[in-house]
Amino acid sequence: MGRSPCCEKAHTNKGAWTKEEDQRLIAHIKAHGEGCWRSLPKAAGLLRCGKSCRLRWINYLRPDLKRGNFSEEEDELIIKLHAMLGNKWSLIAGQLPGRTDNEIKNYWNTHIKRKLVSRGIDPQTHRRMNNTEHCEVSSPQHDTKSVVLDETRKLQSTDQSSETSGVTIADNFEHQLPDLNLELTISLNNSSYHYSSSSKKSSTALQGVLKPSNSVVSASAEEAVREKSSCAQVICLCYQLGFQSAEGCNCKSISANYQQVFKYHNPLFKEEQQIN
DNA sequence: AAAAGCTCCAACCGCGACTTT
DNA sequence: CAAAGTCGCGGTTGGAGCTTT
Repeated sequence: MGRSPCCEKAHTNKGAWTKEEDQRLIAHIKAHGEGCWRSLPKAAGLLRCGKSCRLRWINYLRPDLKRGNFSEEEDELIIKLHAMLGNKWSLIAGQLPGRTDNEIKNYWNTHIKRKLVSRGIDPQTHRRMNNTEHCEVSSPQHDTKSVVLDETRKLQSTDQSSETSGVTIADNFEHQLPDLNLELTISLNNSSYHYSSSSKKSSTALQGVLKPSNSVVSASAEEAVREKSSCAQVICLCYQLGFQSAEGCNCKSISANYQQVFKYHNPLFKEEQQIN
């Protein structure tokens, strides 16, 4: 199908952002919010492409960003999440409030890789490097996929009966990483979905795990549930975690009646929160 | 002092996924 | 249903700043 360029490249600035550009971008987003990135540069009077503006805002200008060094706890959490998810930086970032995927990716490549190597652990496989036969944590990509596949199948089979109470994907993860809370509970009966994994772009992000690009999973859990719940219920499995804004979740636009059913619980936050 | 090498991170690029027409 | 438009992700790069020789 061919794609047009995201912007008029001939008349856009590239490279480092100036203070003035930053100010313009901040002022515009404060006034109008994070609307359409494509039209934003023109509206804000910036000679940048929308993509560049988005990146600058998300990775550098957003007010909720946590600057500074990573703590030991953050290090360990990143390592655990990477063992489970592989290079799914946006998902990992969802578990670390105030950190961006780009920042974590850079930190992984510059610090954590080295740290793991010094511990004798292969950063890609999370296995001990000098004993490849002994598998402590098997291949992240493979495991994530197979766990999710299992859960999808479980969901598809168990939700045949409408009184199915729930499926907790986190259960399987807990066998590998018992101290990491990635609880993901789907409860059909009371229309209550409860996710603990967190990501700003949660809908897409979740699908990224549930439906990897080369995966054998033919239908995501979301689709499976949706199919089985055709009884006039609008069910959205997208989840909203880590951020209060609604942009990542279509469920809010579906029906106010269902807004109350989406709850999230971020392991880095103390209490369970309700999406409104 | 300066050249060479290294580290780190902001920014870019290409592509897939999703949405709109 | 297909094409076009948009967004977001992950890999990669460029260059500023730091260290070593």
